[in-house]
Amino acid sequence: MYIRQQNSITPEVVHALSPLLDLLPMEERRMLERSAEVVEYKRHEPIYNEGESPNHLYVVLDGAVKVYRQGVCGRCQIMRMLGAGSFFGYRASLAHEPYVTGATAFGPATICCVPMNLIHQVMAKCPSVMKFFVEELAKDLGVSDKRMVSLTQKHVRGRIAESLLTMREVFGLDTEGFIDLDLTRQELADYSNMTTSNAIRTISALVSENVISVKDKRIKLLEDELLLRISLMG
Amino acid sequence: MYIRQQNSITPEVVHALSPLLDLLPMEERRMLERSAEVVEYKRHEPIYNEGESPNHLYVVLDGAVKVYRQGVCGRCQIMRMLGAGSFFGYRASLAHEPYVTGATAFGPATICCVPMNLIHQVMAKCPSVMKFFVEELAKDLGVSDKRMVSLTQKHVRGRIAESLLTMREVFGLDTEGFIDLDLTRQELADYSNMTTSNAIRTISALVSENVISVKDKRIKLLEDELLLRISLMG
DNA sequence: CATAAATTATGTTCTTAAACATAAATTTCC
DNA sequence: GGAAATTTATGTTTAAGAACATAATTTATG
Repeated sequence: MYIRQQNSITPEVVHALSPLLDLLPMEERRMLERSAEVVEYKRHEPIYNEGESPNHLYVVLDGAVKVYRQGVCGRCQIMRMLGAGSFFGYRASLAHEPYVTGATAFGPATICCVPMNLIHQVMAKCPSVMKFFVEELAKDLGVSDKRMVSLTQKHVRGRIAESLLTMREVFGLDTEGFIDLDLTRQELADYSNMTTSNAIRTISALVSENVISVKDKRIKLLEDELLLRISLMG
Repeated sequence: MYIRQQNSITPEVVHALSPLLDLLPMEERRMLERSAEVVEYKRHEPIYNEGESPNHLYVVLDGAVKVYRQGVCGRCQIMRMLGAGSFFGYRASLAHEPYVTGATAFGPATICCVPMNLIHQVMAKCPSVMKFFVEELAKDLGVSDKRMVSLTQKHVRGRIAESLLTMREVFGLDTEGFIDLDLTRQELADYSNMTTSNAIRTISALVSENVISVKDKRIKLLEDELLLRISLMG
């Protein structure tokens, strides 16, 4: 973790924060811009940990982030994957409770941090900011409800298919048409609630069936509708 | 479903709505009280359905409510159980999307309904009301994150134990010390992500081990710490 | 009240996915 | 550069829980 010392507020930062900044009157806007920090995280570096007390709102500027929870016997469940532009880490603070999840950089990532006490402050002043968080939380809860049923009811194949479609949605494609994210089979397993072997096997099978293709740590989706069908069937 | 025609706003209604009403200036308070309706639902009667567009905020006045989602092949997953005083049905409206869940009365239930457009209106006027929903949503999302891992990682026994402890938390005890809720094994199964047979078998086992006892459709928890240990172990 | 439907109970079989094992290939890092 | 660790790959065994079957009991309903 390396905190950029100066010139934190580049145009990119302003752009990433714009969903919030655009809602603020000039004074608050300046305040928020001044206290925003940009931090570089290395691959697998934790951003915050389960049980800690939440002090920051985070925004992904570049790279990818996973939010996960340690379950039975330390088994990791990746709850969400976040790409550039995503806000995270604020829920626990808004609920006035410690983090129930941890967050880690997938690969090298650039993250913008804003102190939560400042967020609480501007929320109190600007109803539109509060509304922003109401909508974020309400949407996330809907996604969570759907995901709960997917993870508990779908079979391994269906869960992998759903994960792949979600990942493409979140991270988009690179220049060669692969999902723009490097992840290991283990991480795919942790996201899809299965063992690493099952993730490996299922990916291998889908490759040999020409439903997807793999190159290095990247995956390309070849048969969209088929994947969707696999995902829906369970 | 029977809408109480007059004298809707009894002291009980005011009390149930007080977490909201107490945040309002007199004018808005009167407005909300005037448009609140009290509805009686019969056992298993739907309150709202998956896919519908959300128009009301609901508050449980008396009885119990289940919020569920149809999954693969129509299999039902009960997402939440709600007792007296709980607010529900507002999330989808706040996210500007159709319901992803449905809600049904467990037994005969008295529910207070408030039009969501009115809620949006008072939210715009009273930041404290918005804050109320921010906190509700943020807490629910934390609960949801924890539950996700429980449902996916714990074994049948652990899931039943957790369900029982949660149900006691939510519904409390009747005069004889039983959890104050009548539910079928099927509903317990739908809540705990398992087949009905497995719920029946597990409950039978726990009864014969004197960890719980059963009378009619009610359950009493006899060995708290043991249940907690079973729940945590998975 | 009587019949139908739902619920509880329990036994048996079968399938999915976990657990375990081993090895090759790749990556990390001193 | 080379040892250690991680990741990918694949085969085998095992166990948890679903699926199926049957029946007794309770509850709902015309």
